[in-house]
Amino acid sequence: MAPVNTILDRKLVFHSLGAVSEGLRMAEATCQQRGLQFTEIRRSVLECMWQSGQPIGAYELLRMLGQKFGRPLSPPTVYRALEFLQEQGFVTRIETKNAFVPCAFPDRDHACVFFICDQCGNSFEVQNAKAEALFEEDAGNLGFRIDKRVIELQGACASCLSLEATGN
Amino acid sequence: MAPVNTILDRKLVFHSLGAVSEGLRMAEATCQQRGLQFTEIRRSVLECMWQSGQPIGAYELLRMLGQKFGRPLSPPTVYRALEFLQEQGFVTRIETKNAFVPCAFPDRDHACVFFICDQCGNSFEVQNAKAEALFEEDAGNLGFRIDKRVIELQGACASCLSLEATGN
DNA sequence: GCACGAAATGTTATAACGTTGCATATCGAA
DNA sequence: TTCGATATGCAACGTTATAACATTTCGTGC
Ligand SMILES: [Zn+2]
Ligand SMILES: [Zn+2]
Ligand SMILES: [Zn+2]
Ligand SMILES: [Zn+2]
Repeated sequence: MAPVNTILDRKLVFHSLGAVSEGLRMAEATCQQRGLQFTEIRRSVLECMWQSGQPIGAYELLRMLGQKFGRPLSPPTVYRALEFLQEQGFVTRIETKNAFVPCAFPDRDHACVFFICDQCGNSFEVQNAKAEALFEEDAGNLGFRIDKRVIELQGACASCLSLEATGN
Repeated sequence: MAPVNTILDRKLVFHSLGAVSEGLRMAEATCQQRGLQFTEIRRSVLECMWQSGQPIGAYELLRMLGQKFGRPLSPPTVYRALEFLQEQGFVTRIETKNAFVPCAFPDRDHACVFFICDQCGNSFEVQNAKAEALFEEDAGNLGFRIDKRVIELQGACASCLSLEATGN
């Protein structure tokens, strides 16, 4: 029990290619379960984001989808898909980059905590239940009701740091 | 000692009018100490922000300063002032609002933690050293070096909640 | 005071991001 | 198949932020 909780509380997920089909399947199943349409566009947007492995902007998605569909799409199309995916918890907006990433734990209610590398652009999602509790405590002292939490930690990732140390 | 640390770690500051002149004086003194120019524009931008009491956008600042100076200013003017004020730690950008607020603790190295009310727009800054330590621990596990921390908690503030409960 | 480099600001244009409003098409259930 | 609800197409516009280059102001040494 203890190790399980530890893993869940402090899980670490790389947005890697291996997770693409898994992420899509999960989203599709959830939509079916909720009676919502997992349309071609919505699927494609989510797929691009899983494949990318880093936060990706709306207009870059627009270009990628234009390629994929063989015709130009317009901004509202992408923004509407992103809105849907965010509402369903499949996608989180990265405020510091005006960009979007798939959520690594769409099945759990949590504060997404992102580590974002300024050099390679990769992002890593973590959960930290203890930190959530601390903020909830602050909120209690303020009489504040928290609806949404944005936690984005920027800096340099392990691989960029090691490159920096060795290769210069 | 213990109570003092407690206060500093979990201090709560309302961006109230009372702090305007204090905030400006402190910024001016710090600039002098660092051999930097606290120019009319920089001062005016910071003053508007302290007076506002809530996150304020660059283009709204632009309009306010246009009024104040009796001539239209251009975006780069305001953005350059904001950049300077951020570099000096006097101002923090609120990523979720594309807006800016004065930092409540410009003299301390810390992660600014903001509670932002969606209804009245007011923001409250807090420090939470324990949460900072937890994220640092996560970073250690990832081999990640944190350079910048963005923590923004959105929801409803105490006064808005009480209004909601009573007056409807 | 004057010369000079550094810092700050002025100015114009444009990039990047996001939304509104309305028309059309598609879906899902009666 | 009809009909309301949902999703998409499309054009225009609004907001936020930056690039590039000219000009002014500041601070220092002469
Ligand atoms: Zn998440
Ligand atoms: Zn990296
Ligand atoms: Zn602060
Ligand atoms: Zn409020």
